[in-house]
Parts: sequence; C-alpha cells; structure tokens
Amino acid sequence: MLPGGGMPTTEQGVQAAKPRAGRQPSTTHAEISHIALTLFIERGFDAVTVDDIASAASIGRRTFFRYFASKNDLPWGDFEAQLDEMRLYLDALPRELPVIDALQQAVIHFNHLPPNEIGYHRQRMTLLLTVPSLIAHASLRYAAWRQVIAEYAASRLGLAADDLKPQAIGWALLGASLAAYEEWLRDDSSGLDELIARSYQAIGDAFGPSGDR
Amino acid sequence: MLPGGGMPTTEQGVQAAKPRAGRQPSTTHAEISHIALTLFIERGFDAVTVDDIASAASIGRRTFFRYFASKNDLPWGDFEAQLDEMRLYLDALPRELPVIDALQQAVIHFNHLPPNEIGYHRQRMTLLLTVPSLIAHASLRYAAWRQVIAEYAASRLGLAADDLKPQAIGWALLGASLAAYEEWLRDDSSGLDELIARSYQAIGDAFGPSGDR
DNA sequence: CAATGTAGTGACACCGAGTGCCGAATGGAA
DNA sequence: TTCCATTCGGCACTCGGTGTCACTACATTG
Repeated sequence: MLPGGGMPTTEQGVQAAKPRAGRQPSTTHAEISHIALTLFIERGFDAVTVDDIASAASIGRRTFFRYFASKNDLPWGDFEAQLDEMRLYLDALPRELPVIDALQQAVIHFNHLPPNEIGYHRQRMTLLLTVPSLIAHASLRYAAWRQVIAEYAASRLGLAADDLKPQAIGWALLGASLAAYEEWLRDDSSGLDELIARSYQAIGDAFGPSGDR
Repeated sequence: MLPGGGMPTTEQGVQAAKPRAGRQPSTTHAEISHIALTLFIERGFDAVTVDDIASAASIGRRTFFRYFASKNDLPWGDFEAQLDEMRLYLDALPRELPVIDALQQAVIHFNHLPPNEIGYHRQRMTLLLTVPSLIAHASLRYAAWRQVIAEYAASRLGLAADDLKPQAIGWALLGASLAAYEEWLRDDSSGLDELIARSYQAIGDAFGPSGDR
C-alpha cells in the first residue's frame, strides 16, 4: 500500500462473469495504468501527455478521462478499496493491543507485498515521491488515509476523529511511513516492513519522555 | 507562519530607496496577493480566474505570471525568507534545550502573529486548508519546511538530514502544527500558540513509552 | 429475427493555467 | 538626446480537464 495494487494483470480478477447490459468496456483501468506507467518510466511524467497515453492504449482521449479523473491518478490503484480494507482490518484487531501498535501492525500489513510485485511497486512509488505534480496530488489521498488512522485512534481513545490527538497521530504515522518509503527507495537492502517499524520507533524515541532531550 | 506574512502593506518595507536601473515595477507582490485573496474570499478560489485577478489589479495576464509562478502561490508570502529566518532562529537556540523543545519553540515563535494580522491570516489559512488545489500545492511548501526541521534535528542528533529519525520528526511536527491550525480555524477560543503546544504534547503522549498503550 | 434499451466510445468545441517570444514603454545614466 | 536596463503586456501555443452528442456494441424481449 500506499497506492493500491494493480500489476499488469489482465484484469477480471476472480470471476470471469459478464452479467448483462450494453456495450463491453474496451479496456481496463489496469491496462491503461500499466501502459501509462511504462511511458512515464521511459520518458518522464511531464514528457508524456494524456494524448500519448490514449493513443498508446488505442482509446480516445475522452475515454481516458472516463477511466481516470486525472493524469495524476494513474499511479494509484483502487485506493478507496484499500482504505476500506484497512478499516476492516483495524476493527478486527484485538482491543488489548495498544493503539499505536495496532496501527503500526495495520500499516505494515497493507504495505506488505508479494515479492513479484515489489519491482512494480518501487516504480510507482518512485514516481509518486519524485514527480512534483504527483507529490502534490498525493496529499489529497494521504488525507483520506490519515482519516482512517485518526478514526481508529479516536474510537480507541474515546475521542472525536477531528480532535488534536487522533489527527496528530494520523500525521505522524503518515510521515513515518513516507520516511520509510523514501529510505527504502534509496536503499532496498532493508525490507519495507522493517523500515516502517524502525521509523515508528524513531518517533517514539524522539517524543518519548526519555527520548533525545 | 506557515504562509509568510504579507498584509495589505503598501510595500516598500523599511527602506524607501529606489537605487537604479530601468523601468519601475507597476505593482507589488503584496498588492496583487491582497487583491486576489479578496476575490477568493468573495467568490471562491475556483471561480476566480487569473484573468480576473490581472484585470482587478490592472496588469496584464502575462505580468501576473512574472510576479507569481502560479495561482496557487498567491496565499503564500515570501515563504523561503521565512524558512531562512527559522533556520537562523533555530541555530541561535541554546544547545542545552532538548531538540523537540527547541523545535516546538521555533514553530510557535514563527506562528505567533501581531493581533491586527490575525484576521487576515485566518482567511489565508482557511483557503490553504480548504481548497483542494491549494492543499495539494501546499505539500510542496511543506516539504521545504520539513527539511528545515529535519536538518536541525539531524545536526543536533548527529545524524544525516535524510535519516529516518529526522525525517520522521519533520513529518510529525508538520502534522502537529497543521492539526493545531485546523482546530484553530474551527474554534478560535484557544490561541494558536497554545494549540500547537497541546498538539505536540499529544504526540508525545501517544508515542511515549507510557502513553495510550 | 427484428425491435428496443443500455452502457461504453470518441469526436468536437470549449475553458483555464502556464510558457515562449518579442516589440513597446519607462526611467536612469552617459 | 542617445543609450541601456528593466518591466510590461499582447499573441500564439501547449496541455489538462469538461460538457455535449451522436454512434457503436451488446443483451434482452417479443
């Protein structure tokens, strides 16, 4: 996670059922996304226009915008679905687990990828954390992510989700996760899981009563 | 602070000296910014075009883009200058002060405004934390802000600025500050100083060894 | 096998942000 | 006055994004 899965899967997931109705879609989100990402890696995000992507995918420019609301959305899979899953995952965790530990566990769980998808994921994350336009756009997605964290923290602490503490926790965990990602992109000798854990530890150390004071 | 000062000052700061050279500028950043912000408040950010701003300011559209790189930059004063000042301020703090406390003190200092500017500042911050396009753009500014924090933390801790801990600290403090701002915009019965302090405290509580665990 | 309804497609025109280019305007200095 | 430096602002262009509308492909129903 941060951006949801998506690989060059030929799409159609588990069920190959085509229930009913009108014309069949001529392509899929995953296909467009994959073609676009390839172009971005080759030529750079800004050097690839939406027209380039549309013609590479053999669809009309107008059709492109029916699949993706913006060029910036391309590296993100179905992020909302990911967030829904994370909510469920969190709610299923035992209440005995300390709040921060529960959150850390959830974040690590959703950023744990099967080995064969790691290369693809690295490319996406490199774009997302490198291209200014994508960095900016990402903050809107991060807000939704933080909200999930804040809501869980609030429910556990008996506070409102927009209270200072849950919001601050959301920000801190987002930041720790992104710091871990950046470290991971610079040097993948450590696994993402481990880096996230270390990053969370770093915050605890820094802010803890006996931390670096 | 977050966005640098700027009020409707008639500009020209301390020195009214016009040394030498060619044609005189026909306007100032502050004037354009003030006119634009007024329009934004009246009609909403998205309903105001750059053409609207330019003609309201009696300048050419092309000239507008010489003063501001983008429409999104309007609510930000001279942010780079603010960051420079913050660097100096931090470096002047006694090394005996615990790192986190030093940082908190600096952040509070740079977000402390004279009472007569508070209303204006609220309007700017409302835009920045409300309008999606501005939220997104802001993340690029925040990155520079975090970097200042991270560099100070790194120098105090004997680490590199891009190490996990300084980066995580930068994120956590940014988040705490923004959470405080949002609370402040919702309800200004508490001062910004106090809210920031409480927000920082909240992180310490949450992550501290004896926190909400 | 038509007729009908439904959903996806893509062309066209249009808007707004941002940029490159270049000649015109302005004011100080030689 | 002439020259130079600097700002101004119009024009044309690129690109992302949107509204509209006719068309296409497919399933269902009679």
